[in-house]
Amino acid sequence: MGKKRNIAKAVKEDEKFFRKQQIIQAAELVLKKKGLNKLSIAAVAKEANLAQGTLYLYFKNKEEILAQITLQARNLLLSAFHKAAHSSADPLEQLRNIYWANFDFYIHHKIHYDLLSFYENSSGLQETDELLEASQNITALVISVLDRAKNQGVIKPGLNASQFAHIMWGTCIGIIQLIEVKPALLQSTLGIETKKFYEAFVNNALEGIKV
Amino acid sequence: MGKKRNIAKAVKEDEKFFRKQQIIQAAELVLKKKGLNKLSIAAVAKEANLAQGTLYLYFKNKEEILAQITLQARNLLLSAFHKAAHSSADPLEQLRNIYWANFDFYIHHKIHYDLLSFYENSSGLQETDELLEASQNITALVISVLDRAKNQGVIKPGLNASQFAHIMWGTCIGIIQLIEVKPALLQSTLGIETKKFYEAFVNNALEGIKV
Amino acid sequence: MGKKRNIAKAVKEDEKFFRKQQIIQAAELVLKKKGLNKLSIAAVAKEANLAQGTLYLYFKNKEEILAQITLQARNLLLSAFHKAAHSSADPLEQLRNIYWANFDFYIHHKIHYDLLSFYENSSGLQETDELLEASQNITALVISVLDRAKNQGVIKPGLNASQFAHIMWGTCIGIIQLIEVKPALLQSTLGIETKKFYEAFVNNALEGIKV
Amino acid sequence: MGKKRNIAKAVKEDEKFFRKQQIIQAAELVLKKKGLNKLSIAAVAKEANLAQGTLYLYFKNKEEILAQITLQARNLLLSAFHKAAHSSADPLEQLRNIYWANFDFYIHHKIHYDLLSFYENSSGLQETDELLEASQNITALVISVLDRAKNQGVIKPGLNASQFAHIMWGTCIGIIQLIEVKPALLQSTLGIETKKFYEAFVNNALEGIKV
DNA sequence: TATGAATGAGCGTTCATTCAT
DNA sequence: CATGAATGAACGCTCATTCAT
Repeated sequence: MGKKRNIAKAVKEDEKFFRKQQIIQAAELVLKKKGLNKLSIAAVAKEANLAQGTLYLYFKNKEEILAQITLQARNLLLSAFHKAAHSSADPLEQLRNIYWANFDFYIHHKIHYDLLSFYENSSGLQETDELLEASQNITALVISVLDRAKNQGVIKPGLNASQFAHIMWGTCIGIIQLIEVKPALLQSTLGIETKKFYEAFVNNALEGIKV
Repeated sequence: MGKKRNIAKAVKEDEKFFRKQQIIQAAELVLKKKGLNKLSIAAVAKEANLAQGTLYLYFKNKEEILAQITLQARNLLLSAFHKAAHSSADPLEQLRNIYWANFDFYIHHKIHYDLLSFYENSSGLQETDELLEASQNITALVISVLDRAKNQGVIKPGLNASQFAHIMWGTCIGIIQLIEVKPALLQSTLGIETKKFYEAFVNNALEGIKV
Repeated sequence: MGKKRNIAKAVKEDEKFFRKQQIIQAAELVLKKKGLNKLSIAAVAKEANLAQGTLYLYFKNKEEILAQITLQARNLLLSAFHKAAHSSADPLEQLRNIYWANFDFYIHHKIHYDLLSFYENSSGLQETDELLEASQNITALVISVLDRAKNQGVIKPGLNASQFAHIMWGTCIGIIQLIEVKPALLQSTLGIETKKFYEAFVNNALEGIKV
Repeated sequence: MGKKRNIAKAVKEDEKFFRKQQIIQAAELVLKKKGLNKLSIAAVAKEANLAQGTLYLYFKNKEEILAQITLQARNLLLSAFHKAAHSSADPLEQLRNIYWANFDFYIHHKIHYDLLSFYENSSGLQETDELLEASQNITALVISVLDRAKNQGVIKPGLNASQFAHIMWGTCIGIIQLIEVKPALLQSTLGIETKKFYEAFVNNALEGIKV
């Protein structure tokens, strides 16, 4: 294989990557404007100034586009969690910060959070290797914080870190769904701000694992 | 109005109710076979051996069918919670039993749990008065158990019962979604049974509120 | 044929007539509430507290119900025209009064006027003998007034009364349609009240036939 | 942007326009075969040998198809009126010619006249800017002829031109409806040709405004 | 006579995907 | 590589009419 060819190939790869990003950004815009339910290939194509058929050169189908955005969402969340995990010396605070990073992510990236949520409550979606890896990275990060906490003796020594990391994830998704879908309920029956509600959730969770 | 007429009327009411149940059962069957996303009026009608138009004699629209099933699901869950709340003298045990009643309900009424979940994570669905009442009954039951626990001093005195009832609900939904949608993940990364995972979730939650 | 039988038959006829009127009144109510386009057999049956099938015992189909109401509308209009034709000694005034009776009928019996109009602009509707007769009665009345006017020498002697009666009818329907469907247009481009517009129409028509 | 692209774009535009016309022609054919009431998207698509969905690439919805045909009808009528208004030096003759252009248009473009009529007797139809403009052009043309006639002193000086233009329009529509829907009536009760009937209508109208 | 449940064809509209160019 | 026109099945829903009781 000649060098030229390699270079040409690399350029092509870049172009392909660039195009994919273009499409994804268009899809995100549509997501913002219309929401997940109303997202159509036609709308994405229009937003991207591309023909509908063109999208199928870069993505196998609609689901793959959503999967790609979800992948980026997971990676963004990982970054946020990473930052949260390094914002304090106290592992318990790190955990608390991760919980709040989750909340902030929901507040500031509603579209992406929608997709994270979507991938957690819809059966039949294909989780690609990439997607799985991103998930595992998040889990691994949380586990590492939990392990540190255990080592420092600030949380229960018997706690199964891996297991609890998943519990964290599942409960966070559930609580944010509640906040998102039934905001009026919380306001009217609890007379409480969303944030206070989430705070109670976090406090309760941490209470449950503290020594 | 003569007795006869009353009886006739009552019979008609019964028949109408029976028919509605028939349709609902057909819908549940479709739900089982195809899942919520693929549930169409055409499919339900076919399953019920009825013309599509006939369904509209008994339900205003598709959403009303789902609402009806969801209503029954919520009432069934209430029964289960009620039973759980009376199965022990210890309020803490009652709470634990409620958590497990939730799990059992998911295991034995997957379709119904799907709908409960659906109504918690989809915006834009109309919660009728009946549906709201069913929801409130469940919440009220949980709150009463929490209050009893507080009075007996077995959980933290400062805990906001109403708030925690909602946290319970949101986290339960989230955890069950995780179990439902990602069973392989839990098996492979945790090497653990679903039930053990749920148990950890429950223990953690209760740990968080115990005195 | 025995007397009894005749009486029984007559009673039945009466009952049948009464029922028909019941249904027609219900239909008129529905017409008022929902308009001609949204009038459905189901709605009429409900309004009449009858089963849908029952309506078909008294009317062959939906069109026959509308035809019946139209018949009554035409007869009502005939009454109004009759009154108008007798409200003055001057045949020209009588004519003018007929024009205005038409307008008043539109104002106060919008539903009925709708149907009159409907029967004038929809092809394929069956005009029964009764309907035709009612039409002819109206025309005959107008013709008689025109003839009187001709005899008194207040309108052009060469005018074909029968012909002009139909011209009156057609133009009245057309003008009222314009008023009904494009009220904003008249207001905005003419800056004029509906009534003034109709007045101009009448004046112009009468100018055209006066000696 | 290069010339080529412009040309390509123009070609595309042309093709799109051509396709739209194709669909419109199919719709007109259906109109001819089945009438306005029975015109369905399915029928138009079939007539055009296209899938139903394809129509929606060219028109937002069914109403837009009808609006488009109506627009063309109005513009055709405008042309006819224009020609009529220039076919004589005498403004009164011009007016008469316009009346007859209206009749000829009905005779030779029954389908289009149907739609013109439809838009005048159906509430709830959206009059787009284009449609309104076409309407206004017609009205303006008529007004200009009326003004000329007034200036030349051949019609009553007090006549409100704008108002009478609308009266002309409303009465023409009404008379043509009568001719269209009740041809037998006119034949049998008047024993007269349609054309003679219309002539009487025109004469009467003109008599009403002449000095 | 009266019922009213049931029909079934019909409606306008949407949309992911394909394919000839 | 890119197009975008075309598809066609699917969707939720309406309604005049029928018919067994």
